[in-house]
Amino acid sequence: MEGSGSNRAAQRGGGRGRSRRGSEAGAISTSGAIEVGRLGEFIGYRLRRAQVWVFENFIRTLTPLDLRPAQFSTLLVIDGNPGRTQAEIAAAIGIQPPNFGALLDGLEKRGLARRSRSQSDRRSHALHLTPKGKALLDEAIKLVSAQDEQIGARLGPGGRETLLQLLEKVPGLADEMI
Amino acid sequence: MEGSGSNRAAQRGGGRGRSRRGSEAGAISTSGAIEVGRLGEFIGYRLRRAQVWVFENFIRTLTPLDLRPAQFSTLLVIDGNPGRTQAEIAAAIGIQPPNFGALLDGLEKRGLARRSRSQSDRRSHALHLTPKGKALLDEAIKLVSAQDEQIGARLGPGGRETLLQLLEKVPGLADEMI
DNA sequence: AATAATTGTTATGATTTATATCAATTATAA
DNA sequence: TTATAATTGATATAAATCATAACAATTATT
Repeated sequence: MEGSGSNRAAQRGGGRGRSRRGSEAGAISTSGAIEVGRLGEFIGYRLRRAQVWVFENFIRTLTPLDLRPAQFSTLLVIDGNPGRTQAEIAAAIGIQPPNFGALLDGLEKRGLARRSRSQSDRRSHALHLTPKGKALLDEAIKLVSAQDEQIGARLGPGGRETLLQLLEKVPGLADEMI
Repeated sequence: MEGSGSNRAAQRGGGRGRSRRGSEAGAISTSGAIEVGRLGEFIGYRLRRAQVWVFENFIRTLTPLDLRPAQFSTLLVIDGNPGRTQAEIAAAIGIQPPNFGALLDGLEKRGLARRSRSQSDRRSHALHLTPKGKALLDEAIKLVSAQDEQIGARLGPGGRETLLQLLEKVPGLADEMI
């Protein structure tokens, strides 16, 4: 998530009072809490607020391992699909090939993943995790799982399953994670 | 939502078959669908996928009116809080003051909103919508509401309410709607 | 053999988000 | 009052994310 939302923005205004609605010419909303109004009634708004919060949480969770979300996804998908090519892995997680190349450079320099030229098609690079990469991924999965459970606990009994079921009904291509 | 996800990524690979799991040295996932594996079990992953899709939909919905999501939010929040200052509105929707200035420049040039120096504090700019801005906002609300209802319809009976209730349990500062 | 398509790279652009600095103004302290 | 600090909004600029175009190497197709 980067690039969305924030945790700063320490409400500059402040103060009590009640604000008025409407947009009649010259109307004034005196000091008090800002009314986001109908915004809060849209699924998109609530969805975004929740997602931004979770993603920021996710970033903080992975920071100790020096992993960005896209790097985590890459390690996880390579681990589950060893030997697949760059283009395949990149498409699965929704990253453009040019950007994916740079991402892989970083993982390779850290000794977490490696590219090997396929002998059947010498244009493509087969991807694998190194033992070090697998170990780091396992560590990351522990942290992310713990965070995920904490969020699930907030949702009450059955809340997590209900949420996942509802989210599945909202379309979302399988290839647009990060 | 800008800046996340995509609708491109036309699966380059393709083909049938079944892939293997695991990361044993030298293991190979032969042609077939990529396994995102555990990724799909995380709330954050599903939440992000759904949110990215909804946000892209949102952007397309507002394109005919030449409005970006942040512009829509700004118009809506100004309308609900006429006369509030830039800093207050910016904080409410989670935009940095420097970036919010440029956004307002655009709205002012199009005659949708206006800044007026407050006489009580001549540093600050009170914000209002113009009649034209209010009219455009009403038009935008119609489009966005229709889109929101379509999404709600996918969730089945009571699904929309259940989803909103669950999302409220996930923290998300009130001031981070792009 | 000639042409077209694919893979991964390089270079580069657009967008979004964030930080640092500043002038104008207001608030606070001595 | 005067001196100092804080606030508002603007400007310039950086950083991160996401995307497109063009290219060499390789493979597929005609």
